[in-house]
Amino acid sequence: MQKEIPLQDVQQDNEFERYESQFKALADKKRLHIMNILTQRGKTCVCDLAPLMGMTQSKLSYHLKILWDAGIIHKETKGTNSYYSINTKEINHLLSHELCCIFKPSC
Amino acid sequence: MQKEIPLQDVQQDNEFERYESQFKALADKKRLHIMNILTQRGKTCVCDLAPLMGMTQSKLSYHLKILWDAGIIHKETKGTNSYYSINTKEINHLLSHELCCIFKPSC
DNA sequence: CATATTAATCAATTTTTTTTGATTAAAAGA
DNA sequence: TCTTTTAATCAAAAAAAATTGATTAATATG
Repeated sequence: MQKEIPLQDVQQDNEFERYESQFKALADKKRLHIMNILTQRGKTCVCDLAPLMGMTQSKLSYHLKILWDAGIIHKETKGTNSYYSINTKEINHLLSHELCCIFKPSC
Repeated sequence: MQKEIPLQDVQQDNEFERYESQFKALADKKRLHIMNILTQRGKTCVCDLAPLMGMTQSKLSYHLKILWDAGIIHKETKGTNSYYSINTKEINHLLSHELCCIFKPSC
């Protein structure tokens, strides 16, 4: 027989899982640096980001995917280029106003 | 000869390192759960936390150390007991108001 | 159509983090 | 003093995340 798990606990578990993936995305110096560059430059092409970060394309794609999967950056593809930018709504929901100048545009 | 690194970059690097360790501390479902319990119960003894978390003492100590090293919880020892609580100041500095009900006391 | 450009993905390796069970240290109580 | 309680630490093993270089897929360009 299946053990009863209260609905509230399941919901909280899902909530924690989402925050876990978002904090995990931010829990890396390189990714914080990417966020900082996107904040300052706005929508930026991978091809421009790679030399700015001093990273190989493969490594950069890996880290961008983690940020994107967590929903804290946007992605837009035009031709063969991909452009990434901060998801301000999600960042506002997550981070304090004090962190705005590092991770949010327009402040 | 030593390569010149602009002071501003070094400062930003240190800042990123601090945020990295704080986000890393929050980037785990079990630790988010600990934070949530501390938020609801206030100052709590390890001996009470272990059964609430369903965790062995050793494992719990490991996770508490990560939160404490990141400066987001306080620690107080009385006799053989250790009590932990949320560092509200740091959490306020880090997280949005929306996250208050999960990770900040008194809301 | 053939070639070049851009970025995502893959598999193998390396590095980091987490878990586990045992040991240690400090304080409290008999 | 001897024993018990509590929590931190340690070393070994397991699990997860990051790095690397190569391959693939899609689009653009000559």
